[in-house]
Amino acid sequence: MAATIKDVARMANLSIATVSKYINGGHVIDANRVAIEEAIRQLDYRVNTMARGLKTRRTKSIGVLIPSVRMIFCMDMISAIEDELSREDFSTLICDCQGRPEQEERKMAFLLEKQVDGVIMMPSSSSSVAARMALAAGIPLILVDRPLPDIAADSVLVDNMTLAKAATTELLRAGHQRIGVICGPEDIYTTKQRLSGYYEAYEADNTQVASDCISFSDYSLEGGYKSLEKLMSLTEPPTAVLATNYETTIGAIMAINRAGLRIPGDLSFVGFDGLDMSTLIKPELTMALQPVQQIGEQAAKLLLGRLTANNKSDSGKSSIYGSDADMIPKREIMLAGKLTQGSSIAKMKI
Amino acid sequence: MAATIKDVARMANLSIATVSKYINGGHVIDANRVAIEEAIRQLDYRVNTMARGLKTRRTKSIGVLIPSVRMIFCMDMISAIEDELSREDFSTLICDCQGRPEQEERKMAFLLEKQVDGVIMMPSSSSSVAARMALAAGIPLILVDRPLPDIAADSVLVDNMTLAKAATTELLRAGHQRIGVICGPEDIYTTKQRLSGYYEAYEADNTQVASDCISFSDYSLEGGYKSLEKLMSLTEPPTAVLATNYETTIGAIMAINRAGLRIPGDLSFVGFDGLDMSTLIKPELTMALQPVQQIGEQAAKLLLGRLTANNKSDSGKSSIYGSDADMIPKREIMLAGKLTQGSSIAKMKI
DNA sequence: CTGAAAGCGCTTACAG
DNA sequence: CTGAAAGCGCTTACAG
Repeated sequence: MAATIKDVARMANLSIATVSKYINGGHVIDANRVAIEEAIRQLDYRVNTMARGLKTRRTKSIGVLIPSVRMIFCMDMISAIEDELSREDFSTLICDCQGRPEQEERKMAFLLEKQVDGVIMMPSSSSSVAARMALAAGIPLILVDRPLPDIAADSVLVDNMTLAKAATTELLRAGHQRIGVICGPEDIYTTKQRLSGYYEAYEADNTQVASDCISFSDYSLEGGYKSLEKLMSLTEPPTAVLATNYETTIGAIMAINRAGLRIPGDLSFVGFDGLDMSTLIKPELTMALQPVQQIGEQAAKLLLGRLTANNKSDSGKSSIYGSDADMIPKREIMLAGKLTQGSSIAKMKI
Repeated sequence: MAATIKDVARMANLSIATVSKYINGGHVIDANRVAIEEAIRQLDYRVNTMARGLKTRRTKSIGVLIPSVRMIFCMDMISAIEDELSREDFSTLICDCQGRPEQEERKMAFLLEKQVDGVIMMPSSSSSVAARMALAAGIPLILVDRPLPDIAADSVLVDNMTLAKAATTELLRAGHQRIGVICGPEDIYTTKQRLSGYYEAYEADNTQVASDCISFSDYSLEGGYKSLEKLMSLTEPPTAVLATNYETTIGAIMAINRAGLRIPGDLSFVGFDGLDMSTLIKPELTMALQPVQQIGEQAAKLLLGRLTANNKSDSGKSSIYGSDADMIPKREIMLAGKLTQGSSIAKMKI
């Protein structure tokens, strides 16, 4: 049988109120502190999180809802979120939709059932039903990677447009005109943003976009492989290719190698999100990097901030407008990516 | 303010005991059932998991402790575990050691602090300290992928030896004598097992192992790439290569393509755990597949089984030998892998 | 089948 | 700084 605060109080010859105060960071006189600490040690006492939660109305757990666990981007982000949250003693419940967007509502329902204190969500589609569920439950919601129409929630996004534009511009400057781009699914936010960047670069350069060089994929390794093959089988293949996520970058490189093409001799190439590949691929790739770690960190911090705000408002008088937290304007954090300088881009003779 | 069981009882004109009984699957007369259901619907009532947990002494959450979130094997397994557990309304707390085995104890402490009902653990090293912590806390522990010395816990393992032996035998039968093998870290269980299988195949074939063809890696994409390069730069390179996990398989293929080698013309190849690559790589690879999904499923089921056993013993009289669950003999589930038939192995003329 | 009551292990005003 | 007491929202014998 695990020890309770009662046992500790008895052993320390104090009331449970005093022990509780100590546990929660309050001041007790030194002699008592020592006695409590000793009792806790001897009894191997741990706070019962459920009893505490019943009083505080907090589970100290947060839900993370993502499209799939099989995307490096998601996992790296989650790792950062978990790290940040566990520092504040929050646990992380991860739910993935296993690539099936229609699972999203079911998974959100599960998280709400589990009474998480907040949710960090990377939307699986443009449906905002799941997001609304969180909002209706009255808990803070943070959107990452993709915003949602009509959902007023804090969000952490990457400036994909500028990042893709920079990558494309780099290629255009080297004299490439037909630049293949391996995109994600056509209707997804990041795809649109990255493609916009691609277009903008062309426009700024006063060059005509070769629309047959735009290839959509499912953001998978396989998808990248196939897109690359398709691009290179055009009657007039591109002289450069830009992949737009980690998996398609790997897939494209596999296909490039497979086809016996050399980078940058036969084909210039810009990858995406594959920092760990830099030591591996020769020559070193020029790559567009998202600050994945930072995304997770910021999302966790935003959420923690909302929870603190909620706490404060609870102990104060409640406003007729809802909790104070609701009154903090929604924040949209837009993070900048960066382009590494590799040597995978060949200058074209014009 | 969320509705409580009291509100439901009031609205349904019943006692909370009756409502509680209904909620927990007990029988109530039809008219009352209808009234309760209606009240629950109208109030959007949800059971407060903490109040319930305080009584039942169960959090209905389980911890999963893995070495790193950046291994496809881990993620696929977790996805299966989560799926299985959520069916029984258990939530899954995932902790990864971020590749640093020394984090394992800290993460286990976190899970225990959160009072998970059980832990599924894939050991990060041969240290059994973390495992002992779970045992000391009196909760069921399931080991997956790797056993631990002196830890009597249920485990779910794959028969790696037989699987690697089958793969190597296939290569030997095709007439290959110098078979490169890309292993994981030298001191890890799966590495040892897979390497044993490799040796056994040679022994059964009465062939001398070419020990310079054995290359250890860190099981990463980069590691696979480098191992392949190293093997092919031997004065007498292998004529066939066997990779022993997903990441090294991808890395090796990248290096093979990069070197302009053809499979199986220039090099025969057997991959590991990359079912999703089969449609991608041409020719189709011969691959050694672990039943990843099944591993997760079995682990979850074993754990659920232990929890049920614990439940029963709690309501009965407790044995002087501890709970009944302790008396169920430890189970070791050994799953078989399988070898796919691809066309990535060339027959050697002898 | 139903209900009154105790109690799970905490936190939190409120006195002192 | 410390303690007595109420109460968070449930479940669970125990009567009826």
